[in-house]
Amino acid sequence: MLYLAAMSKKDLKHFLLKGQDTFLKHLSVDCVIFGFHDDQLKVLLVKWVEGWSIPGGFVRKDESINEAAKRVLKERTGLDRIFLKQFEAFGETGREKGKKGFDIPGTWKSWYMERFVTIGYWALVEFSKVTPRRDWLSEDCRWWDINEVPKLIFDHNRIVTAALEALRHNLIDHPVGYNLLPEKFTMPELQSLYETILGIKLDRRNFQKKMLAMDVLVRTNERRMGVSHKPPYYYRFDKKKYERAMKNGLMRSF
Amino acid sequence: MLYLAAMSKKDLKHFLLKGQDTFLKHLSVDCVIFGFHDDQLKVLLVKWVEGWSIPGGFVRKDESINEAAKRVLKERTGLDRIFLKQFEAFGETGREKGKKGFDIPGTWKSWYMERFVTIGYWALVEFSKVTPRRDWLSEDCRWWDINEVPKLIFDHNRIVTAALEALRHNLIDHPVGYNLLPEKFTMPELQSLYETILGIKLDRRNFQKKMLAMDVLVRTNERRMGVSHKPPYYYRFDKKKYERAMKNGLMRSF
DNA sequence: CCAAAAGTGTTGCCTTTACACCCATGT
DNA sequence: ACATGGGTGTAAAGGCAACACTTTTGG
Repeated sequence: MLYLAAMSKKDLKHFLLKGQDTFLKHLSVDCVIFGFHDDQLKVLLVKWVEGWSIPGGFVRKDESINEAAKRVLKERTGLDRIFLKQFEAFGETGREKGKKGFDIPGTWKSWYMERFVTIGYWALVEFSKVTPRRDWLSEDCRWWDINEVPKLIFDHNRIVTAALEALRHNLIDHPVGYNLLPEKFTMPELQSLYETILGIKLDRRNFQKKMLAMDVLVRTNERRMGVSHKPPYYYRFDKKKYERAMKNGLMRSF
Repeated sequence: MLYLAAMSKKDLKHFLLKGQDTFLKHLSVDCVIFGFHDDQLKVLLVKWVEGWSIPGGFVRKDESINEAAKRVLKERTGLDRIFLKQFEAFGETGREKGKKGFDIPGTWKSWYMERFVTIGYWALVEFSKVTPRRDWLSEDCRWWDINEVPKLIFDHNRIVTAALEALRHNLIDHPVGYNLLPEKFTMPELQSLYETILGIKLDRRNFQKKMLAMDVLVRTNERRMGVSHKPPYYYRFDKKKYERAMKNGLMRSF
């Protein structure tokens, strides 16, 4: 919700009073950023004085909403070219319950204090490549296990839930993993990712068959050694085939 | 895009100059309203001086975006309680190419002339229950065959395409028809609806089995008479079961 | 040699598809 | 009677789930 990254304190007042010259009023973007680590699905959250929230920002007058979302992601994760998908706009009237202003004279009727409709995005990022970035205004920025997300400000808990829902639905007919896993990964790792997102256990052997049938994976000759059992092969995604599958989906019955 | 229904000419200037006191700036809702008639999928379009568009409107400061969309639908179709679903927000910077102001002094820098992000909805309505309503500003309002939609203003052609896509996708795991067909309908009619939306032919017998397996239909004792062949039964939706199926979806593999 | 877990294959069920046969109506 | 299109059934095919067996490592 807040576009306040990399802003100096003296700029804040200007932002509150003049922000509507730069940004579209009443409109924000919020990103539910998913990562995968230690067999756990994670979301990146930011802490403000008011509490934890999902990272978000405002839409500049000269950028599209998608560009705004990309910018927010870049600011928070340092990552470019990540997988990003719009999933829902949230526009209830009372959605920002508890919103607080800043203790700066003349700013209590700032554009920032007005009602906002936010456009929700979910993003998939490679956990290890991200260094969560707080800024001077936010107190903290870190990963949270999806099952341990705290009470968030406004309607952000609902947004996270809806994003997870959207991600799961996407998973049904689109391959997932390109953006969540390192370049090389083993089949058990990929399976763990799927199980974590879907929240169910899958059969090891059938999973492998289904994945290979999707025709988006390439098996390398390398294997993960150092484990006291038969070493698994490393796989990587075939970018071309992966993207084709992402586009077309894997349409089912009818 | 335009919330100008039922507005008198002298109100127009006030709307252009003071509309931002009532509505959220930069934000609109647009509805792709689908109907079904003569074995054809139809969309409701509105004609302005600038050309044809999908019906839309602005968001009042005291209403949610969903309420705004419902209001627009009510204004255009007279219908309440219709099936309405948000599917995508459109926020490219140049999306309103060709937007024209009104020939009223002092209104050329109206809030209305600024950039808008629009939230797209699709709706299903029962064709026969709708009386398309034009107002004094719009020149016309009528149904168009989905395959014969003319060049629309702004990016509305893209919005229609995306809406159809969303409707088709929805069709895959949700029953459709409750809002598109009259209360009683025959199986061939329902099939025709599905074929029209999906744009493919389906096997008559397998379609019937699949539909009945969904467990949302009830067969009545009545049959459509007056045709020179075996008369088909009338069916109706079981509201409770239908809504359960809509909610849960008919989740598939994994 | 054993435990652990990965790779590969097979079986059977269940869903989907393709198609045949009969039925009821208007002309 | 016949043309037309609806209602019902059934057999083949294909996809998916359940499960067995083999393989390869570290200890």
